[in-house]
Amino acid sequence: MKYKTGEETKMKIIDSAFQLLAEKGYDAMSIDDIMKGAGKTKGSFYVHFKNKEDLLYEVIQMRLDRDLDHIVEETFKELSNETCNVQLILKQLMHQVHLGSGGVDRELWTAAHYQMVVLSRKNQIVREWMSKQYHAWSDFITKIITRGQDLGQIRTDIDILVMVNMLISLLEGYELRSIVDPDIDVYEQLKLTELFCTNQP
Amino acid sequence: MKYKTGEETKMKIIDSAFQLLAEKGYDAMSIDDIMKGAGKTKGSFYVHFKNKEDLLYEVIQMRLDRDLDHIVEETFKELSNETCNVQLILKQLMHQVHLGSGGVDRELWTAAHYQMVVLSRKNQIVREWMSKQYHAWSDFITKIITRGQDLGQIRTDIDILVMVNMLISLLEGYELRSIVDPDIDVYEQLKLTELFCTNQP
Amino acid sequence: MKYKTGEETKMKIIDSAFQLLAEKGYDAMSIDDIMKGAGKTKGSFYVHFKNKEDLLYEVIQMRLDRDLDHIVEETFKELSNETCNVQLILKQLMHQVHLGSGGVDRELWTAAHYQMVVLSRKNQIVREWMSKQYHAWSDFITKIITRGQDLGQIRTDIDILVMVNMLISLLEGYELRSIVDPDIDVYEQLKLTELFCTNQP
Amino acid sequence: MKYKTGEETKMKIIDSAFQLLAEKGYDAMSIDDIMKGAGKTKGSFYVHFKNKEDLLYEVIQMRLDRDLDHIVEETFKELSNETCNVQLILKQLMHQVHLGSGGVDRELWTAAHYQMVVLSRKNQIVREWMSKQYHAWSDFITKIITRGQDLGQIRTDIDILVMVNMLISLLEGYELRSIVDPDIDVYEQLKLTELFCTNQP
DNA sequence: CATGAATGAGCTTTCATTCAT
DNA sequence: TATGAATGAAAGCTCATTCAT
Repeated sequence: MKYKTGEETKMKIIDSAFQLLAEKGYDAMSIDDIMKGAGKTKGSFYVHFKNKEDLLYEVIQMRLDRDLDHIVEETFKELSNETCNVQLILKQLMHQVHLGSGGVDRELWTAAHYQMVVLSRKNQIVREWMSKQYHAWSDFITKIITRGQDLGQIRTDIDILVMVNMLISLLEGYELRSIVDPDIDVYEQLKLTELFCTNQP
Repeated sequence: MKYKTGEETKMKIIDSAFQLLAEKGYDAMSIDDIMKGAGKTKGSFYVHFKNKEDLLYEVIQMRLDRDLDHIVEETFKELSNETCNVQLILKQLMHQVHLGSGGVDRELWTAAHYQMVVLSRKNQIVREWMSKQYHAWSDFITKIITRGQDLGQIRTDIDILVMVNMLISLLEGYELRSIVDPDIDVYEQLKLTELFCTNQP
Repeated sequence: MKYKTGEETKMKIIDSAFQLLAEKGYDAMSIDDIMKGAGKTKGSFYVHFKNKEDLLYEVIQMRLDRDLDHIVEETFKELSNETCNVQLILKQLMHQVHLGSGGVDRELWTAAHYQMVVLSRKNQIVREWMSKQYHAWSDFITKIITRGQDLGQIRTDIDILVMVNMLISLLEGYELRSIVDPDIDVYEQLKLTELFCTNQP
Repeated sequence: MKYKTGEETKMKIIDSAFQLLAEKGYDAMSIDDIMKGAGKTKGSFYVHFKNKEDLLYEVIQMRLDRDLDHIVEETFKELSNETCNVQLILKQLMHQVHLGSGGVDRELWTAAHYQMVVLSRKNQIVREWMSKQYHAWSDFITKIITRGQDLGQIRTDIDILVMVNMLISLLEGYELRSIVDPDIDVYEQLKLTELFCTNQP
């Protein structure tokens, strides 16, 4: 069909752009490429987006924002339980993040994420978005850790901010590594986290 | 004299390219830009390099290769000492890496490193170089850990490969984070490492 | 009602196009711009006009044609009077032209007029239209001057065609000048005309 | 030859642009067109000019600036003569202007001039340049008129500024007219000027 | 009548690369 | 070695025009 609804085409463009962003990076992906991926011609790109930068922000919004809201809500339900196992919750959470959200291919997501890191050097909006993401994650994990400490399940001899930063950086470090070195077993690695954070008998 | 004439220009080009690579990325840096930074004109670029890709590989070789040879040698000397403190050696090593090698500005180096990560998705040579780097590091740190375990200073209840991967990933995760969030205190974070790896009384 | 529905939109488009034509010129005004000014969307432009050129001709017809017919008729009535003051009629006429016809903002009209001059270089239809305009004006003013000479009010020692051309060119020259240099006092300038054309005692 | 001196190519580009500017106007002339006229390919345009606007300003400088300096100097020499004929000087001057300066084809120059008038609506730099041009002309002609009045050759009953404006506007009006209506005899028209300005016996 | 998605040609500009000097 | 003019391909973007709805 020649004339679809605008929203459908827009989504196809965003999907195609996300793919190419992960594969080649923002500068290297051309609008021609993107539109070829979306099955439309170049000219029609500008029906849906003001310009290439505009598209980037929409891709971030639609495909890269780890939509915390849902995870947060679910996790807090579990945490409110008097007999919850904070260790287990944390472990599941890390795995869930590692696996990717919303059915998006994890490897693609990771690659796109690191494209954002390098883009953040040139682009303030991207930088601010990333910073916001980090803080949201920090806040969220801080709450979990605190709950675990209250229940006597997480060690209290380490500064909580340092511990949270470590968890996030470790996860990111593993994912980064896995771009170059796909053999690394992130699941195995994540077991360590448990060991370090919990109260040892 | 540091550079021979002729070779001097080549070095200036590599320096300028390294700077721009870190700031803007491979695709976004133009040969015009690079040569402006080197104080020469565009045309003379091709006297020194076959093409832009060729330059990339020279930059990698000259400015990004953490030249392990020297560090390795020095460290092994220390390790051979019967009363060496493996914890301390490891700590110094991590800090040294974090501070940057050869007087290069650390932030620049880190940024360039992550540009390599994203480039490795498109470019097999870069990918292979990075893989080689990781393995050299792994091997090196494995040896240190093993020595520490022999001396009873490092815990032995964790798989050694897992521990090494953790150390590397953690360091990378911190550096990655510091691109977006320069406030993070990597020195403080690295203290944790010590805590986790050593034999607790 | 001023416009019938449907015809109303067409008029709005013509108004918007006239405005933009004066401000930016034919090439620089886009159909998108025009329709934004008319409060409708791009697609509906082609309901009312065959293409952009077609619109131009309608703008010329509706907004740029100094509709002489009415002026001519009125003026001839005055001229037929045995005791008419030809000087005064001429003066009023020049002022009327300068002020603009049909309540259109004079400055806009002038700007649009000079857009037509440059367009006439490329477009034969515009060129012919302008030529026709000039000749209609020439004929009209010739008749007035002749009547003035008959009444002994206008000097007869100058070739009548030369005098008419002078009057028209002077008026145009002033208006042209006022585009760049809005400070010029066209009213004051026009007084000269009177001085030159009348029989001095 | 493939590799000329830069200045030669630059001049060819300016010449080609001037031609096209007069024929089609700034917006309608493409860099492809210009370079075809200059006998070079599009890409090389940017070796010589920063962008299209930059070229416009160079064209103005090189081809449109009526280089007054020389004319002014020559005229002042004549005016200093005690027995000079100011009428004649003025007449010669007007003809010289009308014929064009520096061997440039007059019709082209005139067309380009009116392109500048319409451009001045959008572009402040052009507007300022035109304004400066007008004032330089005004000053110059004022001086001539004053000298003529001192010698009793030019009438003194008209405000001098008004008279100067009239002379300039009249000349411009004639040239403008001649774009649309090439039959007009500007030389004949200019005789009028003499009649109006001189002291009648 | 009006909408807005789609198109393709064409625009300005950038850039890696070549080459005569 | 170094220069900078020249090239051609490709980039982002605009726009007149068409057409299904």
